Amino acid sequence: MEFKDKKDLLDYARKLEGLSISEANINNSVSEQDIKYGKNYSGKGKFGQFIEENYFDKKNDSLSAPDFSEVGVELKVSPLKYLKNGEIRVKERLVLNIISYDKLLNDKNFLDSHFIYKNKSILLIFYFYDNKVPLYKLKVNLVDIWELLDRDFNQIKRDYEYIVEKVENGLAHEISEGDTMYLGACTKGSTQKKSMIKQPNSKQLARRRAFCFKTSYINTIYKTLVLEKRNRISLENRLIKDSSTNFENYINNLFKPYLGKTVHELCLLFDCNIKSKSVNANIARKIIGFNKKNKTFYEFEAAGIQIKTIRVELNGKIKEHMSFKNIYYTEIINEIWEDSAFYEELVSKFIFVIFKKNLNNQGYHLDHINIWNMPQNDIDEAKKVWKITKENIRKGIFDKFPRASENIVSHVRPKGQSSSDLMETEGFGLQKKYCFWLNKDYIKSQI
DNA sequence: GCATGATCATGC
DNA sequence: GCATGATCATGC
Repeated sequence: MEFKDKKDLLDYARKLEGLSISEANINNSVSEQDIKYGKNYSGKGKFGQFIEENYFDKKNDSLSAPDFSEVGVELKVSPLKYLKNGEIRVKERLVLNIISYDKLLNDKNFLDSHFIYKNKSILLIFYFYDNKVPLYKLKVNLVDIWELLDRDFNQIKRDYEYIVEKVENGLAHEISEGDTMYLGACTKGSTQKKSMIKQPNSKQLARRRAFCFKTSYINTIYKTLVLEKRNRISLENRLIKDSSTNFENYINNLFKPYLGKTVHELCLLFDCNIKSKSVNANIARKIIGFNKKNKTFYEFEAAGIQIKTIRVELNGKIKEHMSFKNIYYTEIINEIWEDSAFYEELVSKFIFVIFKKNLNNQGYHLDHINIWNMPQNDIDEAKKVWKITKENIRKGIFDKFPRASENIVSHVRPKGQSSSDLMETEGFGLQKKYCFWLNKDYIKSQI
């Protein structure tokens, strides 16, 4: 398998997040049979080898080039464990390339070093360690690319130069992992005489060592990447950074191939039920690539991006108002506006997916998309509706919410599975479910 | 023909 | 089982 660029590699690798290899490989060339009964992997690096061969379809090698040499990325897997208190920690140091004491002395310039050539971009696959479970069932938790030169550059450089200096002074046998801060030189192999190797500038034999990220450092990396995942989110930033396109272009490009197609055609393409009330929404989600495995759903949710579909009639009017989440009666009464569920939804970025009535007046087609967020003035206007609604719920008035004719932006209307679909209240028993809506005339004025 | 109330398919 | 994203249905 060859990758176009780092993003291409990361996109593919990220499909592993939350899954095991056997779960992730379902649509791949590797069958579960192959995985289960194939070659036996052994030794410390077995999960890394296993993933490299069975997910990335690469032969294991010990070449000096990075594993994904076409994009200059090295693959590393890192086991995680649970602490008693339920927190997650990286289980052990991350071992990088082996140190050749002789070559190191010709490799003193950190930036030009073999170490940087090999490790400047590392595809990190964090998984939950469990020695009682076969490799194909181990769950991957987090996947990301760590750019060594963008992070902690100065400290890593100091650590590297410290190790070089020790070797230069003929003191390789005195090196200890504790000498350095982030980058360590950890031992490889036993202390037995036969596994000791020669060093330049000294007659003393020294233990074989490899560069590693010390356990504390790889733990910090893990924590950093978990936080970034939570903020990944900055889907927008990531897209700009990764593919030098902006969010709007990115989304537009996703939809471009389908513009002009009828709902009927799209249903066939995406295997959607045309009778479903949310058929247009279902199509839109599939165009964007949402499915059970694809984590873009996470990114959209975390970034607060909402996808809403709109049907436009031949006369340009919009068919229906736009609904939001159910109102939770026991919660809204204690909310303040800026922290309220409705406010949070309104300050989202919206992708409006606009379907237009076909010219023959039969059915709709996907016309265009529009990325929108609500102007502050209109958010202030919606606040009035929210405030009245909240007061009514507090007082127990459940049959007189703001109507579409009473506010230019928003109103409140029922939303349940039926009129006997009820929700609990604070002191007024069970009541019919309602939600906030944006008025269709208001939407029309915005697109 | 629109405002409002009622309800549906889907996915987790 | 139920929230969600939405459309359907009807009465004025």
